Amino acid sequence: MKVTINDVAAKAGVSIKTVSRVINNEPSVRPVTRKKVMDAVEELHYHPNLAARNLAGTRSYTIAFIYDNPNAYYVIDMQNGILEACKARGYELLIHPSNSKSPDVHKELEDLVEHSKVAGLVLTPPFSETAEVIDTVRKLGVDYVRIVSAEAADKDEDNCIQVNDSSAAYELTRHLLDHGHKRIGFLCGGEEHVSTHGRLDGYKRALRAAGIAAEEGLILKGEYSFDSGVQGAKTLLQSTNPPTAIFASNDEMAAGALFAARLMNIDIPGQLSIVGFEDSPFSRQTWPKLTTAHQPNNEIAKCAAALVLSKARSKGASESGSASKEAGIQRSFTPALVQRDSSGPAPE
Amino acid sequence: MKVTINDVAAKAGVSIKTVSRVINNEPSVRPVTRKKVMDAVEELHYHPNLAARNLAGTRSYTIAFIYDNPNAYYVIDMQNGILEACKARGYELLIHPSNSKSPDVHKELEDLVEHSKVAGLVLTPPFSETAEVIDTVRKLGVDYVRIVSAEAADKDEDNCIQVNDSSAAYELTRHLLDHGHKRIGFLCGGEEHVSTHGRLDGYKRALRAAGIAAEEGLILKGEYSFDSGVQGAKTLLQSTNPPTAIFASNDEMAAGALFAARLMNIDIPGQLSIVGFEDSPFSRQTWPKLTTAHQPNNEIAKCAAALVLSKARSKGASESGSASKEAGIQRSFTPALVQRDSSGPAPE
DNA sequence: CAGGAATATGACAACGCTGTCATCAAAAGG
DNA sequence: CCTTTTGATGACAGCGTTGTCATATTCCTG
Repeated sequence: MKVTINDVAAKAGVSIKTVSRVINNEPSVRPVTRKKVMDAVEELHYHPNLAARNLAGTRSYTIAFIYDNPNAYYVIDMQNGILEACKARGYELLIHPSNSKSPDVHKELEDLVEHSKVAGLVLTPPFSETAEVIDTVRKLGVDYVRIVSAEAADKDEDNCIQVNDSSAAYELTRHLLDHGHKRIGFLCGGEEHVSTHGRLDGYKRALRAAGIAAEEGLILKGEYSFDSGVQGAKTLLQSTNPPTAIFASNDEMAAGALFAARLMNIDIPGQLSIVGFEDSPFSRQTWPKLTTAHQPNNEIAKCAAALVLSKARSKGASESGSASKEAGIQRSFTPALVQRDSSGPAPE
Repeated sequence: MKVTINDVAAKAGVSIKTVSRVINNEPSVRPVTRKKVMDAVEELHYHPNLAARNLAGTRSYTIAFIYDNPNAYYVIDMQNGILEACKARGYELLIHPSNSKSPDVHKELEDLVEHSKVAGLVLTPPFSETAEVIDTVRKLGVDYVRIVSAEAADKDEDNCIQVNDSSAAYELTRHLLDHGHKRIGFLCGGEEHVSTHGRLDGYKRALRAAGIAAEEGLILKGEYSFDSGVQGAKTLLQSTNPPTAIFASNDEMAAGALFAARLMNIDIPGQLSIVGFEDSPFSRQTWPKLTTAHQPNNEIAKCAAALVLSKARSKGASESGSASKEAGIQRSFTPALVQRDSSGPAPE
């Protein structure tokens, strides 16, 4: 019923060791032999048994996905991307939700690596941006990839998949400027997120490039939540000289801003333009639908996973040179403008 | 470094087989011996190696979570609940997102069971409510638990965790009736979901119990989406004799309804009450916040997982009697009313 | 208190794979 | 053409558990 390496070996007329060599891409196998084995594998629909591999080998066929994020859409997208990458390479995924503020994180990570014997870690914010966490991971000597805002990659590019918040925010701001907006309000996300700073930076740069001075009164602190968006927009719109456009740091805040504007009977986008960030399903659940920047979380995660896996595999195998610069894996992403209905020309 | 069963055996002064017996709760171990072993396990912080167990034993220590649901919050909640249950019992979780409409589901399930050797399946809607899928699963002879609307459990209660949509909807409707509403609109979710029918049923029963005839014109077909909520509410509110309250079949629709009402300058809850269903984060991202029914997805999932695990374990072990009626696992849940700000007394 | 039935425990062979090391064949060198 | 080197292949021993079956111990019963 269940086909094992023995069956393949028998069918191919070689020893099980040779089959093992072939499926692990080890050198020293003649092309003819390799072909014979591959054919047998194909015919029998052979899949190596993960448990046996984990047990026998020194390397592991499991990676872990660590997250602590209230945004379920984000997590699911990431997870699916990682899952795809794992499936494609015959790896297993260990899902590990955790609390980044808990003092146990370090012990948890240690357990994960020592006891569960994982080959690599995919870290998302806030873990990926927490120096202590990264330190712990490094000390453990396990492969890892951090998904981070480009600003946070400092000196660790080899282990990072970067999201260029600043550039995307620049583009989004340009979009508003191009539509004639001169006074653009900016609602910041939480201070603790690196992305918050990147997005603000992009906004400021775009303004500067357009020869417009950033006005402190138009930049409001906040956090990545609906309520924060509502409050921020209210403050902005009730000021003596309100902006004609609002850049909310994520879609959820933008939805809040939209809501606040509606309450004040302000027409969107007629009297006020609003843009969000991320292109979460959220941005399609508002009315009008949000103009935003599309962050391809699924793709990002897929690359992150592919990267850890390539690290793990190169280490396990022939230690052949600089596999760290694995080709074909995109390392940097810039969310692109998605123009929908919440933004338009400045009034008058 | 890594502590194995041998270390425990040595420390306890018994054979590894005896240690195995203890950790697997097998009979025929003297209490004294059992204690000795337990102590050693404790002291050494021994955890059995999953890979070895999977390889050696006939039973498996992995269960799978199958889902196909656009609602990320739902999935994450479920997943976390299952994960907790697994961790508590030393099981592993295989995450399997899938497309319920794809013709490959059956093959996928087969693969999962045959090749990945999973011990059990946790099925959520729509899988849990699709006769063909359940058939396939049954034929495969693998343990499973379906999370379903109570109406869909027919004759399979042993393998179901039921969510009592009808009762919850009844309560929600009662809430509106108690506030003096006599004309209550109802926005249905998608026909294909069993929950849609349960919720409608609860609504109708409550009306009947209050001696109010259900008016066909107040019941609108739709689907579980924001847009559908917007459309439904518009239709209802623009009719010649609009209702004073709207029961939306889930929070997303309720958010849409809220939005539509706002557009029409209708005060919530002053002129119109709106209730949702599920208590997703969504219901707190609207303004005013939604009155809804709290569906404890995390808890539900935890119970579902606990149930499959108890099935799998009883089967593997001494086959001792009716473990199917495992005690202590809640089998039925009725979402409870959560009163927030979108509902109030009927106008006048 | 012998004799047999339970009960408790251990020795040892799997499980399916990888790692190590030995062997064998082909290519290279003199 | 023989020796050396290198490449290709296989035999075999684990990895940490569980399952099977044999053995040792305890408990009854007459």
